Amino acid sequence: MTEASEHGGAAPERAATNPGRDGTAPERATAAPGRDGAGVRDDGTGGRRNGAGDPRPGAGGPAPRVRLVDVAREAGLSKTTVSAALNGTGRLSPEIREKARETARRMGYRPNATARQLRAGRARLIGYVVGELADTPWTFLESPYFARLTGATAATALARGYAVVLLPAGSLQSEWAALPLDAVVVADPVADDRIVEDLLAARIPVFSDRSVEGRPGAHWVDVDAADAVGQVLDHVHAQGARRPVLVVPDSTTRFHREVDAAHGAWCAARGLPKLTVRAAEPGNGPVIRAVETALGGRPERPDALLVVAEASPPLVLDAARRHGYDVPGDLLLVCVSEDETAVHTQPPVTTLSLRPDAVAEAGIAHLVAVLEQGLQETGGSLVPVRLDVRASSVRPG
Amino acid sequence: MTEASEHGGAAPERAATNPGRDGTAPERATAAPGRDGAGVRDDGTGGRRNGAGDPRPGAGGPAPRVRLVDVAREAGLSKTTVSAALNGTGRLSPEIREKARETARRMGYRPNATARQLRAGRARLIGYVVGELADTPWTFLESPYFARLTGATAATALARGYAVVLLPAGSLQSEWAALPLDAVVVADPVADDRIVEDLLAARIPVFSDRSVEGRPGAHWVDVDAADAVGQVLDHVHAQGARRPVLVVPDSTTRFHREVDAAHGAWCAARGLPKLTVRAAEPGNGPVIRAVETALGGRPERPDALLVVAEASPPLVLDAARRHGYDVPGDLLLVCVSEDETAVHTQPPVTTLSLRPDAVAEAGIAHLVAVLEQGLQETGGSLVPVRLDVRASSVRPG
DNA sequence: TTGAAAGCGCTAACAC
DNA sequence: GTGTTAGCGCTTTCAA
Repeated sequence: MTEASEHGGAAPERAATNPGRDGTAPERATAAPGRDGAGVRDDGTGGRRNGAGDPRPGAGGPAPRVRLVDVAREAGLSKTTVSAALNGTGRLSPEIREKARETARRMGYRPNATARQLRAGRARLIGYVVGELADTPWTFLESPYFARLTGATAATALARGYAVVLLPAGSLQSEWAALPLDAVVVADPVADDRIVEDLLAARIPVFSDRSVEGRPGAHWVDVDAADAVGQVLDHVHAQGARRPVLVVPDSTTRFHREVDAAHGAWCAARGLPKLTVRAAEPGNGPVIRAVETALGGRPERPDALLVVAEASPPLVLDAARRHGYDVPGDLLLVCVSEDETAVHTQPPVTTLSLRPDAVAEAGIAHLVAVLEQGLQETGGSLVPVRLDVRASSVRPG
Repeated sequence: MTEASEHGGAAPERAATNPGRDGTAPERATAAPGRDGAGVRDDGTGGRRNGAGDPRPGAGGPAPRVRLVDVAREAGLSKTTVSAALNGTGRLSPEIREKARETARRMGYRPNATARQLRAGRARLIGYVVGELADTPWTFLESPYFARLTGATAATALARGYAVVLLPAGSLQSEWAALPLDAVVVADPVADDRIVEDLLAARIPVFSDRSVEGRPGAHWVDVDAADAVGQVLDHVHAQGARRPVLVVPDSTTRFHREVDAAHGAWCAARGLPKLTVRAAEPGNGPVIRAVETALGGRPERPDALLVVAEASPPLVLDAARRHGYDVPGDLLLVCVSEDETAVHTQPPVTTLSLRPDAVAEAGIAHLVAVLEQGLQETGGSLVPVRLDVRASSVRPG
């Protein structure tokens, strides 16, 4: 009965110091009804149903968790000593340290993460939101790009000691206010999404793409869209294409606006026609329809098709065939995609990877620097893309 | 100076009660150096760099967060009153309540989630692990089934007030021990994965598929594999198929073992040959190769192909065509898949959905019941599948 | 109706 | 080298 509930109830006027030596302390710590003294005590919410010394087999509910103080009592040591022993801090004799560890192991002690977090002032928790398609939340995971970005973000963060929680697109304060988030990653925010504003207003650091540039507290990593367009167009141009057509979703995403601008600049610089077909929205259906528009019914047929939208490479290839094209004989094909099926088609499809893994790594590295080194400037970085050339874009012969 | 640091330092022997009326309390609460009294105090880790009444503009680091006590002081009320006002608890006069709320709003107060969690004894945090493919963690998100399952789990949980954190497959205790997890969802655990044992040993409730059945603390929801096989085989049988061949990954997953058993039973009952081809592992490459094995070089060609493995429907369709089949003329095709591309092929591919959304909903509902109503029995439930019949499996004419 | 204080479980500063 | 205790920010009981 050295430690428990010495502060609890009984004599409010009693001196609060040196409780262990206070001979008048009521002797109820280990007696029934458990640690719950007769005096000042919470209801069950915050309190413990059952004292460690009072298993009370009949009483429902799971056995209470072993706390640091339980280990200390069992080992005949103080909380401090046990804490130091388990955390490897402080200067303790090896025997004491081993004894504390052994007792903890034997009792199945696991530190309370929440208490540690409160103590540390941080929860090492990062929110992760995809802002796109707020009306159909969660579908983003079905896009290979976002699937990889999500996985890479979680993996990289965890390697740095941060856990990632998934948040729904277009979520209100109420959704995440109850979470102790150290920061939030907002992938591909749409222009009118409130979430970035809400987070910044709540003083939560935001990591996103370049569209948040300039706002205090917002940091960014982005894909180099101009580099992407340049690499793709240069590649098919080198293969002899003179009428490349781009299929781009008609979205407000920053990336696609930059793609459009870079495309225009590239065509102007070479005196080639700027051929673009816009898909009404992302998704296989609209993009495939746009592909068919791009390939069919033109006086002059295109000689290269560049799909800058998530679409299934085999579906694009089939569409081209239905329109009478031989790939790569009549038509060079490049898809901006992370979709692994591109490798398995015949011919395999050339893809441009937006490097979600690299984006995630750069983003988390930046985030950790901000959170841990107190890095202030809201700078950002541009991640290069990678072109994986396969048979679909290499002119035969 | 009513509240702050009354316990701190000064006179250890002094009575701890009625501090507000203790005229001898040191007058330093609002004076420099902030709330940091001269007495007992932590270092910066747990402490606050800057007192609320001491902005100290030059001092680096972000402004300290507004705490409940800051609002209380500003409004001239007690912590209790402000807390009750903001939470809508207690019996307060409307004016006081409004005043507290107004002050909190004006000061930008946001409650500290970690402190609330500590108080509440739960963090409302659920871990989410996919056990499959421990050697290549995170790739699961690229499978449409797991992508949907993950999204649906996060969405359903959040609707119930729980957040979901992503955990890597095959993770050690060290990865999640620092997180205050109320429970963990383990999707598709492999037989030899340690994680379920570790979690149960740590007394964290586990929600998984039926393979955890019977272990105390483990709860399950599963797909009805027999129903799945029955629906698919009955369907193609009704369309006239007499030599259906199944492509199944050679995995240790419970689902696939059950599929195999149900397939055998179905064939035996009808006196039809049990034709199975095993893919060496999951993934488009191996599965497509297995499909080609199934379709090519047999004396008698199959008249239906049932792909019970995540594979891209357009790729499967292309493989059938390369082997000279007309779908659905010579070959009925059904894929077990959540892949949306099945709708966009020509002909569209019949799919069997394993209903990840329904699995997630059932799982989270069960989980919430266990966590909140203290439901004890480690029961489970079986989720039915859904066959979406499209042209690829309907015999023409 | 309002407020004081206990205490959730942990860490670390400080006293011994 | 070990122990005592304050306190992270919050909720809630109990007293006034």
